Amino acid sequence: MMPDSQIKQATLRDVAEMARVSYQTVWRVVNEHPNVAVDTRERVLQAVRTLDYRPHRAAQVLTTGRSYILQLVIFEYAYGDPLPAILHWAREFGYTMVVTELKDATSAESVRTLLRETAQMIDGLLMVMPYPHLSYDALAGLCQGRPFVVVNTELGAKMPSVVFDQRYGMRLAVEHLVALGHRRIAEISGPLDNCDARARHDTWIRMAADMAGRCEFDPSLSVAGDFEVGSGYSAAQHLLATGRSFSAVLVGNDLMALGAMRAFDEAGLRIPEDVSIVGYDDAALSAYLSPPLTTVRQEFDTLGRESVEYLVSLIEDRLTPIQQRVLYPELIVRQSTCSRTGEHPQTGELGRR
Amino acid sequence: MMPDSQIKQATLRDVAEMARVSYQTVWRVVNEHPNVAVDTRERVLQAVRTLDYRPHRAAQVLTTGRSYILQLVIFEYAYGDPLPAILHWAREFGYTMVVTELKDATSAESVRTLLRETAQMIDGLLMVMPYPHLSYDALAGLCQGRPFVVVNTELGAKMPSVVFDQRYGMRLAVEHLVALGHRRIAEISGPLDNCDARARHDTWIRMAADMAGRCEFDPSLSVAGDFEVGSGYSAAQHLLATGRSFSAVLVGNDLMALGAMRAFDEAGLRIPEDVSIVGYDDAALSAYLSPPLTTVRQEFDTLGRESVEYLVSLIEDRLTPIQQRVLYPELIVRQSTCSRTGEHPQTGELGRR
DNA sequence: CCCGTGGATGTGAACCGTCACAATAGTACA
DNA sequence: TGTACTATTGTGACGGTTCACATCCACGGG
Repeated sequence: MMPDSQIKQATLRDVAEMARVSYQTVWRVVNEHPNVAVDTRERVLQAVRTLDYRPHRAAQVLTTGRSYILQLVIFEYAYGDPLPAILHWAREFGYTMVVTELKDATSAESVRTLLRETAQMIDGLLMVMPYPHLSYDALAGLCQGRPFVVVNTELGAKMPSVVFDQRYGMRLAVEHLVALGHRRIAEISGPLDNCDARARHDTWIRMAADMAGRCEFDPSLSVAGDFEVGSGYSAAQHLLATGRSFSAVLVGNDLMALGAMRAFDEAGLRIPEDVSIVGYDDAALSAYLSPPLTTVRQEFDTLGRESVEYLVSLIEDRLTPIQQRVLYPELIVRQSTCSRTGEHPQTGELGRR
Repeated sequence: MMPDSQIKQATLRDVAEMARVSYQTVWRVVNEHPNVAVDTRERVLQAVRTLDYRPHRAAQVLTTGRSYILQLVIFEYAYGDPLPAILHWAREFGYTMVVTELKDATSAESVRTLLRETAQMIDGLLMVMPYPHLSYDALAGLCQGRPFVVVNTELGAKMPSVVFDQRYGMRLAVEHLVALGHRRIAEISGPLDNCDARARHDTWIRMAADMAGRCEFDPSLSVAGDFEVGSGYSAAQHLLATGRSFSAVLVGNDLMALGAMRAFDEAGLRIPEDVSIVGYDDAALSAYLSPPLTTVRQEFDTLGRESVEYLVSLIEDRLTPIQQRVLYPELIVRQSTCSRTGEHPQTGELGRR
């Protein structure tokens, strides 16, 4: 059994009674308004302490319309990455965070359902929705005019958003491989309806076209995974099964890179001598893989801070313009990439079933 | 600029006016009470739809005292693991979740601060606090009599809680290694003020004592990490630096196991031939390490479901008894462990700096 | 002595649902 | 025709905070 089931919270009026003043005076003291006599203030504060008075948030929300609660909407993939940073910065800015997961981010209906539940309670929304199926107006409608910031959407999208420049990140990765002499480069991308994955994929194709001769894009050496370890593993196996040769792989994130490394390892290929691998994200574990993974770092802490900061400024100051804040990733070179020596046994000979 | 800044939400009274009935009738329709004439009901529902009426949650909280919001308090370590499951099940049970991180879980003061902010808004708390410094009464006091469930605390703790039996899990791991013939077993534990880490560590010591002769506990081969990859790496290096021989390592979680594997790899030791490794958790990536990691699986989805289910039953039905629900982990044997052949080069010869 | 000024404090209404109770209409049955 | 009862609908107060406004008092200047 629970003990003394509900402890009755003291109210403004309770404190007023105890301090022998009106509730308004108590309110003034609590909200630090001027024009309260020092001895009255003391008496009130005393009462506040003994009764352990705290303003009732729900009542405050009801009258002021402000809850200091934000809602984070995340799509299942995007999990671990930006969440800790967002949580941390929300707290730092004085907000608490409701976290909701969205199963089907592509349908406006599921978003609507999600918002129904909490809508009147929250001051603004942060949406990690890498599936840009909803226009600004659609989102604004769903959010009932509440401020929102989209995290990780298309570069150039006309909405309040904070994004990494995926084209830039991919360029770093490709240039790195090309500089090492790699020509036949395979790709294990994320799901192509994910805008990040798409942007990187498209960038890779465009770069290959632009650098014709120095490297090439082979459609049969481009597989899409789902950002999970297992899909990296099977994608790598699939690449090997094609029998086509490649000396390096661009992988959509570090988790899939880990899976791919395992597959190559099982196939007897050495990394980086036989296959160079570039990951994406720079997860905590990437520095400790064997070999440590060359990857494109996305600074999720910055992403979290920028997103929250932007959202809060939209909430508190209506003058903030709609804009897209762009962050730039960084290439972290470790030991999973090396120059293509050409004399090593390459995939294509070994990889044949 | 944000567009038409705030969209005015329709209230019960607005709907009533439109449907030409009293707000009470609207309320009855919305809350599906009987005794409303069919045509009235239709008229009201029509008005509800055209005005897109939704009850104001804050007002509901104010009058009913129920918010259908739960608060999750997590200590930084315990991150990724139980969170997705808890989120999912909370939603499943009709609750939304406020997620708050706690920097210093050992001080009652920091908990109090955290709760102040949201206290009157939430129906109950879920605390992932593997630092059992607070008694049931202390916690109940902090929670102001609101129901709470502790996730991952000490086995046998007298509070509403859901835990894995860490002793059982560790026993599985140790028995596995002993059955494979390992005698000198090293340990990379989690931080020993963490009750999970502590329970496993203590179990290991007790088992070694009980099985005297068949395996042994060597204090200098027991290092505490912090559950992060990097600490597994340096702990493994430390083990090697002792110059003492060991043929297997019990690691506090899979992430540290990954770090340790890297360290052994760098030192030229093969896994499992030279060192067998047992992890803990069965993280998503563990099956894809090279070699795939033998580990003790904790079913976090079950943990999440049980925790939320328990909390909800405490909230909705005051008769639920205070109890501890115990879940049992499971040994997953993969390829990072093998029988000790004795003829292989063991650590101690190779490991010397 | 009166008025203006400003500090100190109090009153009433509003926010939006909820709930206990009141009121009205309508039917059934004696 | 009246009573009992039900189905349907309405009224009033309340929850705890906020805010605009009202009141009271004292003090200084004229």
